[in-house]
Amino acid sequence: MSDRVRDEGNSDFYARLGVEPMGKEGRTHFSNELTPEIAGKDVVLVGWVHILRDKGKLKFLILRDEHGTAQVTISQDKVPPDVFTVSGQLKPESVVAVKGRVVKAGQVERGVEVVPTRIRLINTAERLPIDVVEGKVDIDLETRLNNRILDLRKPRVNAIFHVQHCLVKWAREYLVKNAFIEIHTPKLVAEATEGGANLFEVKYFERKAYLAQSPQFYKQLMLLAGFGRVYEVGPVFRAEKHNTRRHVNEYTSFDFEMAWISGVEDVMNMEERMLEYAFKQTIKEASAELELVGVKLQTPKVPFKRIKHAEAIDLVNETGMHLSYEDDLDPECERILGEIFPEKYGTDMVFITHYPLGLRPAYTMPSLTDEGKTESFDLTYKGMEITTGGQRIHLYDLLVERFKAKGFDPAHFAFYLDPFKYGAPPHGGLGLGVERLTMQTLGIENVREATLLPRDRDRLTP
RNA sequence: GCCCCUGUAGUGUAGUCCGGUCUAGCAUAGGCGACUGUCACUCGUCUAACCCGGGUUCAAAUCCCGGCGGGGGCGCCA
Repeated sequence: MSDRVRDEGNSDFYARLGVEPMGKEGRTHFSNELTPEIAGKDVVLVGWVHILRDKGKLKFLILRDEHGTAQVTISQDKVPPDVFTVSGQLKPESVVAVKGRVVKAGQVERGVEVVPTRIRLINTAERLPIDVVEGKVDIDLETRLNNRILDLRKPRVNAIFHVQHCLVKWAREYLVKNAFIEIHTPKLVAEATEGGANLFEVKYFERKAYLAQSPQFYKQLMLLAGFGRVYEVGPVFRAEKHNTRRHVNEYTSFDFEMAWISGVEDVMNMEERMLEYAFKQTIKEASAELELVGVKLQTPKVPFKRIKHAEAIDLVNETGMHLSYEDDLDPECERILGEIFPEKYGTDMVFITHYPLGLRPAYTMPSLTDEGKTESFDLTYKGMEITTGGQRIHLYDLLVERFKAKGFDPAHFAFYLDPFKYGAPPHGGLGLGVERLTMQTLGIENVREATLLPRDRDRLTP
């Protein structure tokens, strides 16, 4: 077919394929703009055939666009014959442009329906590999992800990413209002930043390079470069062969870093106020999407509860676990704490602070008040870690000492360490997992559902 | 790296333990037909599947062996 199209030029390929170009008669209204107030008006709707309830001489076409659905009612004795004919040929997910009059209709939820004077088929759709209409059969996540583009058309799935957009947008705006500037750091790097997570190796001409596991070093260096407050929202890569509902191999990290802080408390203050603002604005702006997903979102109260790592260990041990103060809080502990926090503190947003030195990266500021601990924190939300942050070491000698203590050769990190010789400001910051924030906010079970196009253990497409 | 589970129509499942009644059931999707107020429309009808290879057996979706595929968990982390 494509060869024929080429060979015969552009004269008439729309007609030959049985479709029409968009033309000049474009959309005048979105589905959600159809209200009883505009009854009597002529409109053009453009979108997909969501459902066609064909009752013979009477057909109900549910048209879906970016903002919802609207009913087009095609009654044989009220529409032109050609409109009636075309309507009978529509398939699920056909693309159509419907011109017609808005008519009040008490039977319809929206209060109005459209009586068409013209229906143009803009594009055809083959039999669907998965249903776009939800609620008929449960589809495995695997199958959904294999057909992710169609899957994302489902209003409920689409709404997840509208909410994500809002959360990020308003968090960003909060930072911008607080004198942060957005930076863009390299994703191709020469060395690991934290040792822990494995790196993806890539060919860099005649050398090896890696995909960045975090913008950590660069955002710190930008403070040393004289930008007082910076943030970046970008991809990070983890070459871990994990296969869990909380992990993917590429995710979006929302990072910020701020100079001239008195201590880690300044970073936590910034984050809690940023999230408070982002939640508040999202609840306002994405109310329709939140309702679609079925989530009644509350703005978390500031200040968030803070407890020390050692206290968290105590709380977990009270439930019968046997952890030492040097142990990390594994997913089971996080789950337990996720149940304890709401009962005990009436909140599901809790900072866990003062992690032991052994559990934190080399650049983390040791604590003066708590021997062997760090000026660091995690933010847990509904029993899952969504942020890691802390005060960073700005003193060159101490930084080198800590790198050595972690078993890193400072010579390999000269590009990072050397600038600290020349007057680095005290600073701190954090990294927030955008998809994890989304999944916890919306009560989603698997982070892949909160990831547009997930990259996991064996998924590289779509 | 370690551990557990699992492959049946486009999709989701029943059947597998205890081989025959499976000519493989159901739902949804799809084709065709009927229906002028549906709203996951309804009704009728048709199409469509046992991951691959080998073995055991009179007989294999079912048992055994090998291969391939899929899902989840742990460690690590956001």
